[in-house]
Amino acid sequence: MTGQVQPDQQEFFDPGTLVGVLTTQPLDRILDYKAPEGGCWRGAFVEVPLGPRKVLGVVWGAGQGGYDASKIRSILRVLDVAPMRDELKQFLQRSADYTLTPLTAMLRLATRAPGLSDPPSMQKIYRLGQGEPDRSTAARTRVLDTLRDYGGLAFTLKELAEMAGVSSSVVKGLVKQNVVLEEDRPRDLPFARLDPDHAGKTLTEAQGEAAAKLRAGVAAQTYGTTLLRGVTGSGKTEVYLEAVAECLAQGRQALVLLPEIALTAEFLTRVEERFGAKPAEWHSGVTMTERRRIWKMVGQGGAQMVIGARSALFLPYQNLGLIVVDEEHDTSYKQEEGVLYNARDMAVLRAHLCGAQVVLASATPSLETWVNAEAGKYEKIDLVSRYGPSVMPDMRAIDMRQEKLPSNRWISDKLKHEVLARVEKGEQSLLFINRRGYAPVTICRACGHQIACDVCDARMVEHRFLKRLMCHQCGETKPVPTECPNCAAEDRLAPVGPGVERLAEEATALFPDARVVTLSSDMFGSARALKAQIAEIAEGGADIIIGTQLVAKGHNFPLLTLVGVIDADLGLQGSDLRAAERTFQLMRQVAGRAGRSERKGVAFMQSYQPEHPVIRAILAGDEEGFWRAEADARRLAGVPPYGRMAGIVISAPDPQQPFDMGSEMARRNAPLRQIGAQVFGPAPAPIARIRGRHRVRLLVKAEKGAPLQNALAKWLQQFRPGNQLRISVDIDPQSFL
DNA sequence: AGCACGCCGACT
DNA sequence: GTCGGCGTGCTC
Repeated sequence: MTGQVQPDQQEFFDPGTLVGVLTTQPLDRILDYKAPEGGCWRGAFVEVPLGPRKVLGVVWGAGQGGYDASKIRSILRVLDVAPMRDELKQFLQRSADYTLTPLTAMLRLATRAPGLSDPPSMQKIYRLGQGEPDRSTAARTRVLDTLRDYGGLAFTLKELAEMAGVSSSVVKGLVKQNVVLEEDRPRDLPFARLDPDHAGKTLTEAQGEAAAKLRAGVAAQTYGTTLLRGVTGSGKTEVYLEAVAECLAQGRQALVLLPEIALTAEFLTRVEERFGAKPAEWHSGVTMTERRRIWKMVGQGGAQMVIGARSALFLPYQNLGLIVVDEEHDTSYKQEEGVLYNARDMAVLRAHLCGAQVVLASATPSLETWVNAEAGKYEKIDLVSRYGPSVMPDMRAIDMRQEKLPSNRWISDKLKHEVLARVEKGEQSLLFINRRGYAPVTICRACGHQIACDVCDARMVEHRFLKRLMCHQCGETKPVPTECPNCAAEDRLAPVGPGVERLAEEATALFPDARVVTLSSDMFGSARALKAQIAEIAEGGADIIIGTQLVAKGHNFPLLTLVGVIDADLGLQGSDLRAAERTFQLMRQVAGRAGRSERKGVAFMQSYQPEHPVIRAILAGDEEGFWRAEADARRLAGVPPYGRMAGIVISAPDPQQPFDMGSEMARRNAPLRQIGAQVFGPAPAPIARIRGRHRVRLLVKAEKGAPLQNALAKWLQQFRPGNQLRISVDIDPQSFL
């Protein structure tokens, strides 16, 4: 059907000629095979013999030769699916190079659908035939009437029997007499057509202007990226659905990426309202048969629009014209296991390669995106809310230097009183810690000075076993000083920044009559359990919520009127470099809520340096000011987006082995020094142990223009991990502590 | 990834 | 004497 149909620029290989095939097996090279009987096109999905097995592969190009000719086997067959287009081939190659991932692993990402090598699966369907049955019964009449009512449409046995209110044997009886016809139909059907003109929404003037700009970009059928900025309620979705409409009208495919599966259900209904049918839905919760259907239909143009999670980026689109990344700042776009990639960045790359438009939608863009927009690399559209300018919550700093807290407490008296006042009024408070980790940063409680590492600039954390301070970035240690190196106050140095559990303990002790609930995404086995808990809280099932994030994406907490940020300073000095960004985003989310409910929200930020420009910009609710201050801080530190970083995680079951390997790698760093990059570490990784494996991390920092991947590849080549040891590279790591 | 080959410990 | 542990190596 589609297997051999090729755009003319593709190369054809005659039977028996040598071709290079990329398989999904983790052999990091392209294997030579003989083209099958009937030949094959470049890009064809094929089944090849590998050892005793048959595996999936793609004809990547001409064979390289050089392999024992007598051992070269023949491609078994070309699969009956649309061949891989050059654009996807290049996308896989480029993203493999960028993320330093073996190409085979990228191919596996792009073929995550079962049964691709199976013959198209068929199902029996039943339609109206000729004539009348020998004997007419009430049941038989109902079947025939049903089929006539639907004018020639065909149904499965189950559907038809159910609709007619008969058993399946009645239908079978009619089939025997050819009154009803039984036919085979492929199980993988095209998706219902979406109509771009189905129900054009009436847009506000601002929305209309924004939509017109996006439509023009899509109509040009060239690459371009636009930051679409707009607060909750400004109608971003309506606007970018107009871009989708234009894309569909152009006969091209559209992809909308959403950060959370939980958001897809609501979004699906909006798409259906706008276009009259549902798009393809691709994420981990989708059944295997549906995955295969989507994969095949996307490739042959039977799916016009896909909504889904980041992996939908690797589907074999026939003609992709638009990628929307909704809530582009969301951290879940960064894949943190297996192939480590950032879907937002990869979306831009893929759009480049296929001449598509990208829309990055967010109320609170990531700093990377903001900087790109400021620099003119991205277009920028600011969508003002129809309800006027956004309302920030009332924000106040609590100067922790004045609070004189004992070293085992983190909730200041001021915050305590505010929380108590809410509890008495029956309102809710959220106590927020800006990270998941447990290691507390060591700080002087008199002057706010943070003990920094002597080797690099990062702050030091207390290591309980060693009774020393350790740099979380390079692993350097030193003893805990008794007096503050800055203000000479004695015995005021204390670890600051509790874990969630510790904070919950303190809250329970401080507010014995309140209901305290801890929300941390890694504490729940299933997303459903988490969702149920959130719903219960939203209805008033708790007074105080302890959390590491506002777990309430898209969720409304009408009773929540106070947010206490326990450690607003984190991230201001070489810790998690995106912590300030997340604090700011939290503030904006609280703002969205305050605007909607009648009760105005208040946020308190506990800070040891309330005069810091970033903290001041957050307090002032000054968005542009915040981004400028944050951008300045990053530029000064030479970190993303003004510098490049890579994390190298070395893991093994044995605790010492990764550390030794890390030290050796840090020592033999010539390829990195050549491009002016620095290596920090080894230090315990952000998650120091996973499934019994001890993890150690090196951080590599380079200048923005430096050829980081090249240097990393050269550097890593020197080391053979072997037996239990594994080395993984994370370009642009997102989690630091 | 799989699967075979191969070299050392506790069993009928 | 063998069955079987999983370290090492190969697949065009």
